[in-house]
Amino acid sequence: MAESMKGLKRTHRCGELSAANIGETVTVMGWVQKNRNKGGIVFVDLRDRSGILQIVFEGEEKEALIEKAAKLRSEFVVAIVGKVEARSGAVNENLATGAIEIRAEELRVLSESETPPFPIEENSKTKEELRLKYRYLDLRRPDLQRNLMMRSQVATLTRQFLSDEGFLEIETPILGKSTPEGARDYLVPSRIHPGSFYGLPQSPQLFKQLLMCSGYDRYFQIAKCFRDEDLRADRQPEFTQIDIELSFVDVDDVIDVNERLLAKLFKEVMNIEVALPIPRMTWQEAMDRYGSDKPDTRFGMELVNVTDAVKDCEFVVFKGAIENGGTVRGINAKGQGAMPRKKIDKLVDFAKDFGAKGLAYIALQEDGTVKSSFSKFMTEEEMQKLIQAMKGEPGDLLLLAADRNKVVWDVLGNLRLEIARQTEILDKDEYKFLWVTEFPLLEWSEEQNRFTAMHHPFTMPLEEDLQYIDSDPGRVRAKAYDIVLNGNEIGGGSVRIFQNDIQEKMFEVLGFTKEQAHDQFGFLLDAFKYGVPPHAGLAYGLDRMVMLMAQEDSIRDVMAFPKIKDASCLMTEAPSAVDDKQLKELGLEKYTEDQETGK
RNA sequence: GGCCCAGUGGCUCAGUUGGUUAGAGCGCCGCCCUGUCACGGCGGAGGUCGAGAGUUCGAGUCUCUUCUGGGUCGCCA
Repeated sequence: MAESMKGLKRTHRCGELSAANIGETVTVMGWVQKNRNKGGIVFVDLRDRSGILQIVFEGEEKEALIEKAAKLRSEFVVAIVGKVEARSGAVNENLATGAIEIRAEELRVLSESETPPFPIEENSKTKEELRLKYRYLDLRRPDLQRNLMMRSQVATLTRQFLSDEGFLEIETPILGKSTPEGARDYLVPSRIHPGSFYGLPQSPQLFKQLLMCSGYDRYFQIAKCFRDEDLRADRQPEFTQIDIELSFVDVDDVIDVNERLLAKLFKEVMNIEVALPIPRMTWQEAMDRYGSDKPDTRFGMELVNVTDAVKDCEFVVFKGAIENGGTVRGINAKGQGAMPRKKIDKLVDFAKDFGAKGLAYIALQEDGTVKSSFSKFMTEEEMQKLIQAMKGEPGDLLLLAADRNKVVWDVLGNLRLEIARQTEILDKDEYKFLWVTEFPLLEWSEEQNRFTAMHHPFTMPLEEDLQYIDSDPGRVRAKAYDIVLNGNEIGGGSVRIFQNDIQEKMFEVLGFTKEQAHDQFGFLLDAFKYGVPPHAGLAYGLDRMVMLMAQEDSIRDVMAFPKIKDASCLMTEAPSAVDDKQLKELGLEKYTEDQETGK
């Protein structure tokens, strides 16, 4: 039944036609969005990725054509030759092409379609499970098409900008060496070396540093990266980075070029002016003011350290926390003083998810009375002092956490966001950028009972902090920076260590023996013996950045073929078992036997 | 691994304190309609309520188990 398109050539996309084309004979091809058969006249909405265009089938001696058009069903692929006309009926204001229509002279059904399992329409209400199983249909929907077109535009502009700035696009291997530091690697068994594995890159980090050693002083790559960790709305096992590295630079140079890149992207893609320079904040300030290393600066509700105000009170929770070296801090949820007890209890539960043992609150009523979970442990003056410290006014809700700093920050930082979400004060059309700088170099891992690199082991310490690296490693700050947008980390990077002695010292602090360091990173350490330029870089999470630009809540909505929560693909059903022959070639048959017998 | 949410015709949902043949809108199929564009009119098909077990005279509705999908904590140098 399918007809050939022989002799036809598409002249326009549907959405490319306008009143300027009136009178032209055009050939359009696409999918049938809707067929409205009025009897003697048939209207067909034709869709392609540019939009929707109305085709009208009507006229003397066109009975056969009209009859053929009447048989069109949703998602049939058709070619239409016809003349562009101004609409003789009403203009459709809701349609970009609503002032015109094509009067069909020829119709070819290039392919028919079964009724799709869900409607192909914008703002789909269909469950994601079904949409992902039929992703090729889901991707026909205008919103996903817009997202992927935007993503393409971001990639193209990035290439243009960086190329103009003298960056070279260089690819690095996907099959690499597994490195146990950091995220879990995806492993690929080697057929030629049975029992050995490649690791898929978590990022091109080491390769781009080697490229600096090789003199390619400005590099970028739009690179696929892989992490075998659990998924989230904004995390996929394979994702894309815009990876950048520069030689002979320090922090300000990296920030400068990246600010201009961001400004260009947001101007050209969204017509948003990013005021430069983007504000900067040290990690310490971010934690103290927002309880987060990626603060959402679209709103205030900043943390207040009230340790001094409560240090003499008898409330054991506060007292105990302070005695154990912790602090008491709070946030003031303006105007939330009337929040019902049930809702406050929910916030307490929420706080407990982030490690709080509890959450103290003071609800200041409009009538001047005070409801508090702990007033009986405080004198009247102590209470007033605390309320003043937090600038509490009638109608406010004060929430307080007392614990180790790390817990207090985490709890209040997340509580602040939760209250912002609940009170709907976040504006999706507002874009607030922030550089967070001077991250700690190291982070104590309770689990591993050692320091681990906060960013990665190749991050340069601040010169003035190097003196503490042995005596007080936790105090050392790094030349590391993140670019934060509306509370999301969209990129991060650092100045790298380029001196072998500092790099060796870093491995030592991280608990690597010389042998381990050389076994895993020997090629880098060797390279550093042969003249290495000072270098620094940054990598963006492209998916996350486009997600924010497209104002989507999930990274899956800006990826063509995403995976679901358990890292599988509902459409292809990957991952899947492979046959014994393949396993045998890889020297893996024993492994599967053990699996089957549950050993 | 933990916690939370959801699972009823193709899609989106409703389904009262467990009670006779499980409803709606959209979609689909047929007929009619020459200006519709959320087209309209008439008629029709289609589900045993994710699966299993249990409680009960009786379960979509209660209990347990399990499967599927989503969110989140841990994890993500």
